[in-house]
Amino acid sequence: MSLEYAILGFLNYHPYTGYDLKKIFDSSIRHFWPADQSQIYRTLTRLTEQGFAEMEKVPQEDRPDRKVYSITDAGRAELTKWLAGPPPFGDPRSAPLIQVFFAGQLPDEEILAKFEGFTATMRAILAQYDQVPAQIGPYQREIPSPREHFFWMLTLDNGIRSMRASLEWAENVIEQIKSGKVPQK
Amino acid sequence: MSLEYAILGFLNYHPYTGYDLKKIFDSSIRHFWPADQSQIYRTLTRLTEQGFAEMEKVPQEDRPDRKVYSITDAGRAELTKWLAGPPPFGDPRSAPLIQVFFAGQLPDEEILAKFEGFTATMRAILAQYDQVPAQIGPYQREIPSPREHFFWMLTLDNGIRSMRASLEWAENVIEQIKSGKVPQK
DNA sequence: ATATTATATATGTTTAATCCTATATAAGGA
DNA sequence: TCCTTATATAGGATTAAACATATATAATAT
Repeated sequence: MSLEYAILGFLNYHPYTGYDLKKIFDSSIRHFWPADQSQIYRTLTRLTEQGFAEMEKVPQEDRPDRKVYSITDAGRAELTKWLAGPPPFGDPRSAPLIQVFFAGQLPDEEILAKFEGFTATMRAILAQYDQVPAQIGPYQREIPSPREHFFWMLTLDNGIRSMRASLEWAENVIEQIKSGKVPQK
Repeated sequence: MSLEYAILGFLNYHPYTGYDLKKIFDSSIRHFWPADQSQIYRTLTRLTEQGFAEMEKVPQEDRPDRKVYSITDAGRAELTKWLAGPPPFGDPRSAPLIQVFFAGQLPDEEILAKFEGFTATMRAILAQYDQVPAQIGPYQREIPSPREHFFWMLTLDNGIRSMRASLEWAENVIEQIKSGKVPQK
């Protein structure tokens, strides 16, 4: 399970609580691996049971005790094995492509509107991506080293390039529609 | 749920059995929406309960009776509403990008090997995509009209462009690694 | 004065997807 | 002869993810 490795990856920087991790996820890898709060807590429990993480209770007044998780040697070994291992390419499910596949069942004007909806959504996502570097600055509190920052930016670059490619595709489709290249039934 | 709409989309061409649909999925939309046999059968049952499909038993000797499903008017309305509706963009989970995000935790030689693994896998997928049109020919038995074929090819084009963009990204990363642009800790 | 946000964890439920096995027979290949 | 493939459907079990709610208090904003 990928979430396990993502959590181990962060714990390998520094010990964190589930609450910390949720915030870190939301400000970093959410774009390609969002995680639910409950899922993070349950995964931390599982990692501890498997011996890949250890938990230390830090008592607090007023609030629930913090449960700070650290990576173990076994956890580090497991993480390194996975990181160096084969690329975990899986099926990249895309619901929008289902709409495209069956779009011929719509009249031509609606098809055009559909693809214009695609481009609008994609441009909005690209605009968001463009703001990410400004939001996090050259360094971020939790991920401070230039080396880590470099790889973070690589994931962003991948997102931007993929989205641009899809946007160009959709724009090309729009041109084809407008120039009457869509076959009739 | 997207699978429901994919099945309705095919039933809107022609009535099919679950067995037919499994074969059709595997030869067409599997690249962006794979479906398990058991899932297809269960979804057909659900669509029938919801009134979006009807089932007709066709008795056979020697083999289990064929259960042929047809789309209903309500199903057609539901499908059209979804097709014309908002683009169902969701979170595009990518496990390989988790490896990239934490790749700084590996030594530089292993990082290079990792990205070379990425490009090899991507090139293999692209080689597969390139063969799809030859496999299915200009027309295919189940999806025979040029209009449907056109949109099928659009989904393929999207897959090829996205994969090429990611491949170019990975090649660019390899160059950066080789020219010593990866910051040290 | 009231409502929201931040801190912190826990658990119940549901959905979607995957994996696996079962049933039954015919035809074709090793 | 035996094994695999094709035809056809069914359902149990498990996992991953999403959704929802609960507990408890302090600080801040409206």
